[in-house]
Formats: sequence, C-alpha cells, structure tokens
Amino acid sequence: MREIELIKEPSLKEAYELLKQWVNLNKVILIAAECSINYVGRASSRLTSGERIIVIKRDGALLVHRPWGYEPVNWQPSGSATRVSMKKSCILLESIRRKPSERLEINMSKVLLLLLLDMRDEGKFSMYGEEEELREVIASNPDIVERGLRVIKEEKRLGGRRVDLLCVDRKGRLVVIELKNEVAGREAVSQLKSYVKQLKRETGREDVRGILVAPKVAKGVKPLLIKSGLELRTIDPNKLRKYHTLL
Amino acid sequence: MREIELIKEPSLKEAYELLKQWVNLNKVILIAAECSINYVGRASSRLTSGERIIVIKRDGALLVHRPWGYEPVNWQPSGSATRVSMKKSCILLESIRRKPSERLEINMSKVLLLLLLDMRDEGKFSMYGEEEELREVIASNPDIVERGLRVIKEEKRLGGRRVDLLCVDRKGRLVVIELKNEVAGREAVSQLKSYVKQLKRETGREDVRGILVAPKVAKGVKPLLIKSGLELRTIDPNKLRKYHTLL
DNA sequence: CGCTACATGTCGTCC
DNA sequence: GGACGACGTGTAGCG
Repeated sequence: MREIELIKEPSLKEAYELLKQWVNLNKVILIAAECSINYVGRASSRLTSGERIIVIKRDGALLVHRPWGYEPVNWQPSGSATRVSMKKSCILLESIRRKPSERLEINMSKVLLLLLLDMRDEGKFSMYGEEEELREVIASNPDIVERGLRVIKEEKRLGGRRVDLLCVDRKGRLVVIELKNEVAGREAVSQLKSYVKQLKRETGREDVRGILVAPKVAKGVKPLLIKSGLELRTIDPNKLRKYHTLL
Repeated sequence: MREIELIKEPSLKEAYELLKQWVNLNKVILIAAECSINYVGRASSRLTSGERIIVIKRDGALLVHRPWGYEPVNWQPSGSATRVSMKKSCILLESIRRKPSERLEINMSKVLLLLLLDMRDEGKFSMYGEEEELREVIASNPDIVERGLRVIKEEKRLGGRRVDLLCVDRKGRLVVIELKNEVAGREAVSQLKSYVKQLKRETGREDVRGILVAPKVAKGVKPLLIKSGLELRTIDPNKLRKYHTLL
C-alpha cells in the first residue's frame, strides 16, 4: 500500500470535499457513516437511517454493509458510476449503472470515518473442486461411471445448451452424463431428461441413455429418475481426489 | 457509533494482541492487510499474497475483499467462529463453520490498518419486489391477461410449490398463471407445465390451461410453450405501472 | 448482447 | 435439518 489517507469524524463539508476528489482516483474508498439508502432499478428498496460501512472499489463496484450478515444490504456492481453531491444536511452519494438502469442513493447524515486505500493486489487466485474438475476427472477415467464407457465430447452443445459429457457405452449406445458435485435435486433430473429427449430427436436413435452422476441425490429424486428411464451413479468425491492428483 | 478504535500500521505483535481481544467482543472488525488465504470446505481455494480488506461482523460473518469486483474473493457466512493466533512471521486468522464443515485461513504478513467499530444500525429495510407487485396488479385487474378472467387464489400452494395465480376463464376452465417480471426462460415453461399437470391430476379435470405472463421470453421458449400446450401473454411492465399507482 | 449453466452461491420457508 | 425456489442473484463462456 502506497499510503493510507484517514480522516476520523470529519464535518460533512470536509467529507464532501474529500470524497469529491477521491471518487475520481480509481482507488478504494472506505466509509463508515450514518446514512439512509434508496435503490431503484430491477426492484426498489428503502433503508432507513443507521450506521453502515460503505466500500467503493477501483472498478466502480459499491457495497453497503450492515454490522451483520454475509450479504451487502445494497450494492452496485463493477462499472457503476459514482457521484457525490452536497445537500442541505447530508452528503448524497449516488452510484449509477447503465444496463440494466439502476440507481443507488446513499444519504449520509454523519460521517464517522473516511479512508482512501491504494491497495496493491497482484495475488493469484485458484479454485479447486468444482464441477469442471469433476468433469475432467471423469472424462479421463470414464470407467469410474461404467466399465467400457468412451467419452466422445465434453461440454457438447445441444441446441444452445450444454451436455456435461457425451459418451458411448460397450454396446454402442449413446450415453448422456449430467454431473453434479453435490446433492442433485429435481432440476438435475429434468435437465438430463430434456437432453436425452433432444438427443433422441436429433439423432433419430432410440438407444440413448441418461446417467446422473452425483455424490448424493435429494429425497424424491431417485424414483423420479427411474420413472423417467434414467440412471444414477453415486460417486464419492473423496475417492476421485486421487485421480485428480494424477491429472 | 459509540467509539472507533483505530490503529494504523501496527506491528504484528501489537495487531495480534488487539485482534485476540477484539474477536470476542461481537463488534465489527475491519482490517487492511497483506495476506495470503486458503479455503477448504465444499470446494478449496488458494490466494497468494496481496493487500485486501477483511471485515468480521458481529455475527461471525467474514468477508475478504480485493480492490475490485462485487464479490468477496473469500468469505465465511454468519455463525462462523473466528480465531486468531500468532505464527512465526504472520498472524493466522481462522474462520470456521460447522455445517457444512469449512475452514478459512488468512495469513497476514503485514497489517496496514486495524479498526474496531461499534456500529448502531436499527434501520428498517424494505424491498418492493416487482414480481409480487406484478401479481397484485394482475390479481386486481385480471382482464389485463384475458377478458373475463376471474382470480380464485393468489400464491396457491400445489404440492410444496406455489402457483402465482389460479384463475377461471369465461368458459369455466381452470387457468394457471405463471408470472415473470423479466425475460422468461426455459425453466418458467417447465414450472408452468408441471403446475398444469399436477392440477389436472388433483382435480381430475382435463380443461386446465396454463398461461405464461412475461414482458418477453427467451429464444426457444415460445415453440416450447406451444409444444407443451401452454399459452403466452406478453405484457409491458411500464403500462402496468399506472395500475399500480391506483392500488 | 442474449442465452445457458454454475456457484464455497445466500436466504427464506415449508415440511 | 433437508428440500426447494427466489434472488436487484453475480459470473463465466459461447454464439
């Protein structure tokens, strides 16, 4: 961090003057303030006065956090335009998004803290254990699902949608595989079902199988699968981890 | 705010001593620090060193924010337990969740700022979700959808799920209405379809209609609707606004 | 830009 | 506690 600018309990006038400049610096601004908030856009919301933390990031993302909870109570995504203006008895902080058109208005009646941070963050972020990895593991070891299975295509496009894995079994039948890396619900079944259906139509073949591959399925899902002529292969994600290390 | 405790660029030792106490106070802690992060739980992730903002809230929620983007790069939800310990050359901040079992480890090598905030926020938040409003408007003016339509029930429960509107048409047929306040996709069709199906089964009647009411539908949705024997009524949300003001 | 599917989604709500 | 749907979901990827 090059430098931190920090002002504790500024007057509204001071705070306004600073924010006016800071807003154009493309740095990170952190505010603790008493404020009320209005949002209008895809929906509308109203938040009456209270103390919150406001973060404005380099890319225009804006977050308003209450003292509890994971989610911001109000926000604006990256690319939003921030504007500050002075009203009679408060500072108006606006954040505007173009598409979809959304406006966030923060009325600050008392500023408790102002911070300007020139953050340096070149760190590399990597994530493991998503569905994509599961797919890669199964694609290189299709025997995990069924002996003799051959993968034809990963992420096969089917009328705009994507089938996780398209395979051929020992007997030459097409096999659609739908992967879930956690509990699979009803919607996984309807996805798989519609893939099988569409594939049957497109190929004119009747011998198309559908297999749901997941560590677990929700309550009524198994009977639903059977009723729909689909199959289930439960897998233990921990057992797959050893394959992954070999990748 | 009762008081703000604020320490700029403390030594690791100082920072550790303070955090150790603060973590049990159930207040809001804000940290700017150089850190690297590991997460293991439903998935795993690794983030190499860089400067981030860390927020620990009263309820144990923890957020790590990079200088850009709407989303936290790592986090832990409300109810997580926070622990601090001193390592050789860094402070280890752990946040642990029980179910599902997840662990977040933040290794801070340099603390740039420490803040303890005793935030007061009694504000009331209210959201005017537009689908709910849309439903109210249509419920009081069902002619918008079709002349002669009568609403029997709003938010009718049907096998765990909720039908937006249940109506009867001029000819006495049951009509299920599925509302979307923006572009309706494929899933809206399957929802509506399953409602109609279940309603037919429950009532033993064959004359059950399904109407999707939305401002717009996605690409392949219209043919899908027709194929499924369902109907579409596109509406202009702006035109409905005048009804709403009359409500 | 529209559309699809995924996410450590999170969150309420019903059973 | 599990299952399910809604969300201002956000985000990536592809046509």
